Amino acid sequence: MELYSTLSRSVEPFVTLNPDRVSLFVCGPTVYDYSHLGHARTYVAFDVLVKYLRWTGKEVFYLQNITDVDDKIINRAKEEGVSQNALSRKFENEYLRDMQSLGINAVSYYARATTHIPEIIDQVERLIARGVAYVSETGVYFNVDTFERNGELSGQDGTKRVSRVSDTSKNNPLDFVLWKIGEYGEYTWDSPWGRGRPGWHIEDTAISEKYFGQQYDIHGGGLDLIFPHHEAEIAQMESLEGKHPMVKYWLHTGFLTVKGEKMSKSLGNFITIRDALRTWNKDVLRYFILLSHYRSPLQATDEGIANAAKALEHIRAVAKKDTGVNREGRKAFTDAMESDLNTPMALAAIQALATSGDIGALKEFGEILGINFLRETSAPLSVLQDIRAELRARKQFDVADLIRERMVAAGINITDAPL
RNA sequence: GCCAAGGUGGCGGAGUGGCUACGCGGUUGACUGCAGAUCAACUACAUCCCGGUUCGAAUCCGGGCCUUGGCUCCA
Repeated sequence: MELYSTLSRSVEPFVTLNPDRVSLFVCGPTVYDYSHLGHARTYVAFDVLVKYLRWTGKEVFYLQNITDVDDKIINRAKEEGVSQNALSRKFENEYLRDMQSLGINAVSYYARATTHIPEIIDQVERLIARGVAYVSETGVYFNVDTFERNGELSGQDGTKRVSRVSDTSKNNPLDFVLWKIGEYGEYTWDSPWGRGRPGWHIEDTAISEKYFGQQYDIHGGGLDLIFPHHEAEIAQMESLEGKHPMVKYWLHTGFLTVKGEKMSKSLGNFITIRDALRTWNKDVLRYFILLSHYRSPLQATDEGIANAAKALEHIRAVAKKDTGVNREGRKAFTDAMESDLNTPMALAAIQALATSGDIGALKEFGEILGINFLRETSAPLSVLQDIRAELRARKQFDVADLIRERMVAAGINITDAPL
């Protein structure tokens, strides 16, 4: 398989540290609000990647963190007059529910920041001992000047960057916080530097180091996390013992946009996953998402999703009688997946597989993509179908049409073949 | 200002040198108890602009224009 890595800015053969095992870390959400389609896009992409890798026989440990200690959580909890714990547990559950309803179930383990405080403190201590972090009145900071590869991932030259954060307690405005000293309500812990709470970037490296060690295969997340978040992760992890690279394959998903703008909570132009699911089902949403490459920007429009829904319906309508294995079609599918997870091309192969009637492939590949390409036929449904076929054969069209009317009214799509 | 991604037919969206996917839409026909679906064929003046390399470029190189994003929290 070949994957594009942001680190090398090129497509590279995917070679794992262990031949049959893949370690993958994806940045999870900060749980202070409902998740939107932008999140869905990212997590569907990694869900498909992992399912595909597993299908090829790899054992994948897919780790995802949950950021449950953060300014936004503190503020939101205060606004709503609830505890930080209650708020973050609520939206964590809502997030997991949304993921489930989108068929995203490949994650091996979800790790919360707040349950890894000892690991975080330990890592900060080691960074201080290495001489790459320092303690000031307001907290512990990472000294970016000690890390020569700073800016490697984002391609930005640190010296030209203008920080918009003015903080006199930092040596260099680009230094980032590892531990914030202060009282932050219930989510405040004792530490060697005083009571406080962890910075954002350290939680990910503490968690990933615990489960994977200092080097692992893939790190994923949205394009918006490259700077500063992923840069900071690299600086922290690689400063521990100098192991490089922390991760060779950095996979970043493109933005979901609305009218040309990035969908985000701060812009207020977001559609929550649950709202989207009121109009469209998960198969349609996944099909829509996978219709464009994971790194490309994806424009969210009703027309676009409706288009995807029609295309999916077409596949289901065509895929009826099983005519056996379509070798070229199957190869086209795997070739596409091998090529940096080219799902648009893979879906083109699915079209061909449907037309040629390779039901087995549709079922198998449908599981990788998390999309049901076959019409559901439950037992009662097929009994009704049989009865209608019989009625039509006897030319009792009034009764047959009545059944059809009722079925359509109940939301069951039904079409007749010519007699 | 710096950095990044991107500009492909009516629309969505693939494609890193020649033969240009796939889908939606549109047209025509076939089939059809009706509705729908399906099948076949066609459609589509498409590759942001200007140079260059090449026998040949959407694809490589140079310049420009435009869009979006990052440089503050963000999937």
